[in-house]
Amino acid sequence: MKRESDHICFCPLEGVIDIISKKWALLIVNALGNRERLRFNGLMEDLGGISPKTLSDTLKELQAEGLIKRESFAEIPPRVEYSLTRDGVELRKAIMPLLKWAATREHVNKGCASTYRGVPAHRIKEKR
Amino acid sequence: MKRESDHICFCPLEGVIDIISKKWALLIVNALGNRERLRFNGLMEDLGGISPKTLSDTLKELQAEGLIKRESFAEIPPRVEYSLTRDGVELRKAIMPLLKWAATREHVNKGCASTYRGVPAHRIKEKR
DNA sequence: CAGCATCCACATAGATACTG
DNA sequence: CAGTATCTATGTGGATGCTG
Repeated sequence: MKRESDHICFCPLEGVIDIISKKWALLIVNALGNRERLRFNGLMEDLGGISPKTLSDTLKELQAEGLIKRESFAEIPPRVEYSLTRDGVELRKAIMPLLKWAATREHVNKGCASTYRGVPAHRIKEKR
Repeated sequence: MKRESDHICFCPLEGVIDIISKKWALLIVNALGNRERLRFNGLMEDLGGISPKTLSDTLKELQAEGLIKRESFAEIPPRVEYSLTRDGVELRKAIMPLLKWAATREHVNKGCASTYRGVPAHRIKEKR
């Protein structure tokens, strides 16, 4: 008994998967969503444990997708700032329900220490 | 200026990514959401081009995650039916906003022929 | 029919070292 | 500071053939 509301075209899913399947992509989008703008090393710290190569690669893809904006300042030392585009902000909103769903599942609280309470959409990183 | 509503713990993101990053996982969840229950080969057709190995692997993972249910009937020829669990249905709902977001992006209509209009949450597969 | 076994190809991501 | 260059490890998925 399906209704119109269920009739969503999943064609775009292919493209979406290309983006979200990248392990760090959503984390980056989120980090930028929290901080408004971040520099390369700022992202490195925020994400905890990402390699510069992976970060660089992912940033380029997100740029190509039009989800983040890169602003480079001709200074010494060089400064580059990343921020979400309007589309990026929309994506971040779109994944919230997914997050909430994930948060209702059992294996959630484990590992998410109270230390991190109040840290907006953080991510713990014990794995180092 | 962040408000409480933005303070979502992204810890679970790690787990979520493990699920959704699997290229076929969301497609399977969706297919089962559309059809209620499907058999192995039914899924093969619906998904268009997935290999039995990959389907088998993914189904097992989704089972392990408690997102789909597997029912085997001792008949000849053997019959096995897959369907979404409650959690699976919730996941499907949770990704809808993501889908809608994807659907608003430019490169959407391209490839999504009118032939498929009315096919609930389908996916085209030219690539064969 | 519903898979499993095997082998293979490719994409992603980490470590490390180095550069404009 | 903000990356790039390599090299490697792992995972994810496809092809093919076989089985209960």
